[in-house]
Parts: sequence; structure tokens; C-alpha cells
Amino acid sequence: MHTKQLDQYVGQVVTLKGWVANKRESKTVVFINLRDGHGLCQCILGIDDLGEELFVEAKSLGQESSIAVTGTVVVDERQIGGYELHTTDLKIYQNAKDYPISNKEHGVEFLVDNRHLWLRSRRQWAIMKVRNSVIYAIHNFFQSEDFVQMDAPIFTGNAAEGTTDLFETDYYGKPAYLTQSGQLYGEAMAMAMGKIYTFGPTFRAEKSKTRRHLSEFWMIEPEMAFCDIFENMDTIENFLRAVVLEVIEKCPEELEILGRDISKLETVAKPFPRMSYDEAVEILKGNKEVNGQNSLTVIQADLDTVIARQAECEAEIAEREATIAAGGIKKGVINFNQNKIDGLKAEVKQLEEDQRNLPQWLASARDFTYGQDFGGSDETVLTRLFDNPIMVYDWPHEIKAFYMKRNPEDPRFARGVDVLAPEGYGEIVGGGERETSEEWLVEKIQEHKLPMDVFQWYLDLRRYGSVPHSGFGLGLERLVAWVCKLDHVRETIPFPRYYGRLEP
RNA sequence: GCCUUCAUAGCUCAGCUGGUUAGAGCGGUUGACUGUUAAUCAAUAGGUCCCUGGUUCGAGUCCAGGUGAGGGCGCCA
Repeated sequence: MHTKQLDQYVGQVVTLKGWVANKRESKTVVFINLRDGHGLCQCILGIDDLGEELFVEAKSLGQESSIAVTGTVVVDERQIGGYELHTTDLKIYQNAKDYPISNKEHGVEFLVDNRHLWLRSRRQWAIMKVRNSVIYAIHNFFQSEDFVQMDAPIFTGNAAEGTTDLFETDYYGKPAYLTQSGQLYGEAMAMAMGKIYTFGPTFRAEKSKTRRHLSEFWMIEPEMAFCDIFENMDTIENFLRAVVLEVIEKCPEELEILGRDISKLETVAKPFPRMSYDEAVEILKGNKEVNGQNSLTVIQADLDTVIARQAECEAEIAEREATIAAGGIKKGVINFNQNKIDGLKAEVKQLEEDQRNLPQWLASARDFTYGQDFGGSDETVLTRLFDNPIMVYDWPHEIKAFYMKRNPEDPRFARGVDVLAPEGYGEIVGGGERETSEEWLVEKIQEHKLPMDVFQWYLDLRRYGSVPHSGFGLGLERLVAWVCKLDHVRETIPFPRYYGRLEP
């Protein structure tokens, strides 16, 4: 029995077990918002129903105390969830005191330090539910398409894309690395099973302090035999569309709590724009328009909007501060204004950040040198013109991994594809068609100065029944961050690991 | 690795061009009051102003170094 099942028990006596999310008390009645992991329910504890002794105990309950309440389920439209419990009995498992996370605002560091408790708050609950649905939808898609799920090893002796940024461990006296990608193993498995996908943790020792990097994250890597880059792009598009639409359908309440504008996600039903690297560079540099819009002027306009908004915020702060300073108003009104001011000041800080970054991004896009990889800011500038994920393919082969297949019609390019999410979320998928020629692969391994001996088993795949094959890697946390429209990927995983963070 | 912003009460923040006794709200405690929704009202406790050194008659405030954190770049998913 939990709070999401109350609709089946209207008028009946039930017992709910959970935690005190919030409490308001008076002389003869205590209101408790009970949180049980499924939802919330307001419980009314009256002195006449409980008796003097229990009522006094109820009054003393601190936030996050664990309790069981028994009472009658009553419909009440005003309440979260639509029901409330007229309580007649109370069992206290523990009366918790001094719970550190209040219902007020907190800073990032404090919240992450208290991640084990922060997970209980409503927003975090919603994110974890969305993450769960995303994971379920991913399995659902691949299983229904006859992919076999496989687990790639986490200890590896080789490095798919070079040895930098790897976590080294001691493996019976030899160096071993925590996996950066299961792809090479996925390729081997695809030759056995036809279509496979991995779903596992990945480790990168990048010293990145940005809102889209983690040291430990979860990656989904499908690999398909007899599949070229264009079929690969079809799969990516169908896959992302299926996952996002399923999450929208299953998590309306969670997305509502997060304040997510669903219409911005529903666009995935439309085709994803596809463009070559060459075309993307032209758009990025402002030489080519998209739907009559130029990337550079749009970003400049964004900057102007930011400046205007900051002026608005500062005017409102001054106005509210004057209201408080004038005096003669109730404490509640002061609090209300003070909270608004706090919120506005946080927004101003963000806007100031934007004002420092946007001009840099603009310059970076304008001065982009053909042949380079796109940086984080370039991705943001480029995707600003689209309302759907975009797919960029045919990259200069020099900047792509050694296993990427050359375009047979134009060997300057490798058949890689990056999927860039809208709303500034950047690269969520990287993939491509794999090189099939042993000779070209050997050449590339030497070019990248990688140790040939650890790739012998991989080269075997080209010696025994080599076929065209493709695959991609999806970063789970970046996908969840986009679906939820979060500021930072660290909120998408229960216990984030990123540069400088190992606890809790 | 580079650039940038910041560090004041348990939490979120204010503290002006340096000035003697360190401020608010929330949270805690006590009381009042109320079908309340981050309730409200009153009282009350709570501080090594991150650390070290410097300038000064005087430093939370200025300077240098350190430590920790936020963000951006590079790299990536």
C-alpha cells in the first residue's frame, strides 16, 4: 500500500508508511505531508482522533521522521495527489531531529555534500524516476528490435582512443585501465550475434569542470553487422525518438515537477536534420542560413537579450529592496520580497556568466578553422538554430578515432556521425561506420602510436569474415539532462563522480 | 593545463570609498494563534568573517600567497 494507490481506497481505512516531508501544527491539529517514495499525501492528525499522548508525540516530529499512519482516505481536490488521510493511529519508527536540507534554497556544494539526503527531495525524486524510465525505454527499444544486450569488460589493457584520460589500476601487478568504451568488444560480439548493445559504466579521467562532464558515466553502445553509416543514422534517429516519446508518455508528473516544456521534446517526432561536416561548418561560421536565420546574429541577439534581462532583474531587485526598506509591512511580505530578491540575484549571477561566455563563443564560431573538431561552444552555437537533435556526418578523418571507416568516394572524410542535442546540451551520441580493411587499420594504429600487440584480437575481426558494420555510443546522463532540461549532469546520476568529487 | 567568478551564523545571503558593538531571512528553541500548504505572529540562542602573511592608528573590507568551490576553454558522451 502506497500513496499512488489511494484512489482505490477512498472511504476505507489504510496504513501508509513513509517520512515526514513537511509539518504544520496548531493547538488541536497537526498536518503532515507524508512522503513514501511514490508520492505525497497530507495526513490530518487531530487531538480528538489520536488522544492526548500520541498527539503530543505527533507535534514533536521533525522533518524526515519515519512513521506509519493509519486512517480514512478522503478525496480533497486541494491536496497534492488529490487525497488526504484522516489519521486515527500513528506509529513512530524514528523521530528525526535537525534534518540538514530545509525547504529553502541551498547552494550546490552543500547539496552535493548531502547527496545521500538530497535524493529525497521532490526534484531529485522526479529526475531519478525519469532516469529509470529512460533506461527502461532504451532496453525496450533494443530488445524489440532483436538486439542482444552484452556486458563489456570494465578492466581493459587497451585504450580505444588513446591512453590519455584513463584511470589506471593495478591488475595483479600489471597496469590496467578502467574502460573508456566497450565498443571494440561490442564489434566482436556483433560478429557473433548480429546486433548487440552494451549498457555499462564508463570512466574518463578528464579534468573537466563543466556542466556536462562526469568521470564515471553510463554509456549505451549498440553495434550492428551489415550496417552502413546511413542505416546507422536511421537507427539512431528511431532510437532517440522512441526513447524520448516513451518517457514523455510515462513521466508526465515527473516532467511537470521539473517544469519541463514538453512541446520542446515532442519535436523529436519530426525528422532530425542531417548535414555533412562541411555544411555544418558553413552554418557555424554564419556563411549559410537555416530557416532564414544566421548563427552569429542569433547568438548576438541572445547576448542582447541577456543584457536586457539583467537590467530588468536589477531594477526589480532595487524596487523590492526599497519596499522592504520603506517598512510598515508585514513580515510575510518582507519574506516574500526577500526570497524574490535571492532568486533574482542568483539569476543575475547566471546572466553575468553568460555575458562573459557568449562573446567568446561568438568569436570561436566566427574564427572556426576548417578541419578542427567542434568544441562545446561551437555545438551550442550550431544547435541554437534547430529545435531537434541534428546529425553531423563525414568528418575530416584526422580528428576521428582510428577505427572509423574512410568515405570510399572521398578519403578526406571518415564516416563518423555526431548527434547534437538542442537547447545547448551538445553531443549526446557519437558513432559511425567501422573500418573493415585490416591494412588501413594497421596503418591508423601506427599513425595514432597505439601498441599494436593489444589490438591483435581486434584485427582478427577483419581477418575472419569482415563485414561492413556500424554502431554508436549514447551518454545516458547527457540524454537525461536534456530530457529533464537540467543545468548539470551531476543531478542525473544518484552519486555523481566528477573531477574533485568522490564522496558521498 | 589555461581563463574567470567566488568563500561572512546550521542554510541562503547583505555588509558602500577601511572606522570601533557583525546584520537579515530561513532553520533550531520557547510561547501565541490558525483547515494549514515553504503557514503566520512574538521572544530567544547561534560567528576563529576559509588559512597564512603584509599595508594601516585601525582590516570582514585593501595587497600577496595558499586551500576549497562555481563556471568557461581544451578533450569528450
